[in-house]
This record gives sequence, C-alpha cells and structure tokens, in this order.
Amino acid sequence: MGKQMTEMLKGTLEGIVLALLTGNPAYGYEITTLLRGQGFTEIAEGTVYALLVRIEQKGLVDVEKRPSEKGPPRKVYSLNEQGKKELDEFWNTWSFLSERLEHLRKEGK
Amino acid sequence: MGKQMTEMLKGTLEGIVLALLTGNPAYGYEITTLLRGQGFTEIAEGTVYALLVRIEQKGLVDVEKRPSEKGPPRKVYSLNEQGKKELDEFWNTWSFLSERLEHLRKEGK
DNA sequence: TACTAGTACATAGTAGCGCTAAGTAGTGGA
DNA sequence: TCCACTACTTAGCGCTACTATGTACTAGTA
Repeated sequence: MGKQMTEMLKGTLEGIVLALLTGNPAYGYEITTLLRGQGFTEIAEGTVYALLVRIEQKGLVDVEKRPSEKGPPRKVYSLNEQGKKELDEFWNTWSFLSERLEHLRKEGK
Repeated sequence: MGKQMTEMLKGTLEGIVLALLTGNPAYGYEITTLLRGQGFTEIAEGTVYALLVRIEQKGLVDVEKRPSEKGPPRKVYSLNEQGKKELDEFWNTWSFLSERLEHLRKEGK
C-alpha cells in the first residue's frame, strides 16, 4: 500500500467499515473482500480484524457467531445505535475536511 | 481536537500544508494562523512545527531564514519541485479516497 | 525596573491506527 | 498427502498528531 494512502486511511477506514455495515451485517473475511472490491485492493487482512475488535470494544457493533460451510465459524457484525451515531459524526468530520480540501484544491493554493 | 478529526488529519495535514505553500511561501507561525483561519481552530502549534521539520527532511520544501520585526527569526518555507510532485500524488490519493467515500455515502451503505 | 502579552521556533514523550508477519483452524479438491 | 481457500487472531513496528514544556525576542505598561 502506498505510504500516503496508509496514513490517509487512519481515521477513515473505520468510517468506511461502519458505512459498509449500514443495513448490511457482515463478517470479517467478507468485509475484507468487499473493501478489495471497492478498490482498496491492498488492505491487509489483519488490519480489518484489528479494526473489528476495536469497534466491538467501543460498543459500536453487535456480534453474532454463525457456522460456516467452509472454514471456522464467522463473526457477523451489525451496526447498533451507538454505531450509527458514530457514523453520523464520522460523516460530519469527513464533510468538514472534504470541504476544506476541495476549497484548497480550487484555490490552487 | 476531536479524536476522529485527529486520526483523520493523519496523512491529510501534510497535504493541506503543501497546498497552502503552493505559490505562497510561509513560515511556521503564519501557517498555524492560516490553518486556524481555515477552520482548523484546534491545530496544535507543535504539530505544525514537527510537520515542517518532516517535510524539510524529506526535501519537499526550501527554507530561508528571515529576521522578524517582533520576535525570533522566521523560517520561511517554499514548495520546491519535489514538493509539487508530492502534492500531485497527494491529490491523486485524496481523489481516490474521496470518490470511494462519496459513493459509500450515496449508497447509504 | 518588572511583568505581561504576543511573536516565533523546538522537542521529548504519549496515544492511536494501519501494516507486517506469523500463527491457528476448518473444508474440499488434486 | 499437499495445497488452496475460507476465517479469525495477535505481537510488534512505523508513522503522525497531540500534550506539555521550554527558549528567545519585542513592545507595552504598571
């Protein structure tokens, strides 16, 4: 992964995952696949699992264990109320930053 | 500073400063003031100086010392060729991330 | 003179996050 | 038996923003 991208993902990857989970419960391996499909081709698997541990500990998601046809049981994550609030705040923070940057880009300065 | 914003600034703050410097040499204290004027009201002074040290060591800026009417001499930073290249890459990385996120936001997922 | 506020830069230590690397565990096919 | 794929876990590292504190110079003021 490019170094710039790695740094830029800090803080945004969590929001991206929360957004992916909106109305769409998913498990770790699946989320990694989704991300790669969205163009984040070099996302490290370990990164996703560590992030999931974090958002679970922060109480942003509910977790349910389900058997898999092939492989170990899946841990299915779904966004709860607190997670939705966090996602709202994320979009606010993102919007602010995004607007500032678009402004800077247009200024050419 | 909100924790979300702190994390999200990682990787973007450097780009913001490089963008501010485009065609517009400036010194640390001035950059801090500029950032605060742009809405980044809680940017820590130390953060900016540390960042400037970093981009100087990476060779992205040229530095010139100029006396100040009030206070210690200023270190004026101006973007050089390598800095412009880095800024271009920054905008590419930013564009990719920004598009992915806007897409996610519209999907409502 | 002594004190304060503003200007201007520097830096040691801390927290948080994504990455690397390595591991465990289960299924099915060559 | 070996490999590939699925699925999750975790210790250690590098990078960046923050906290806190310090230095240094000027000007105003009590």
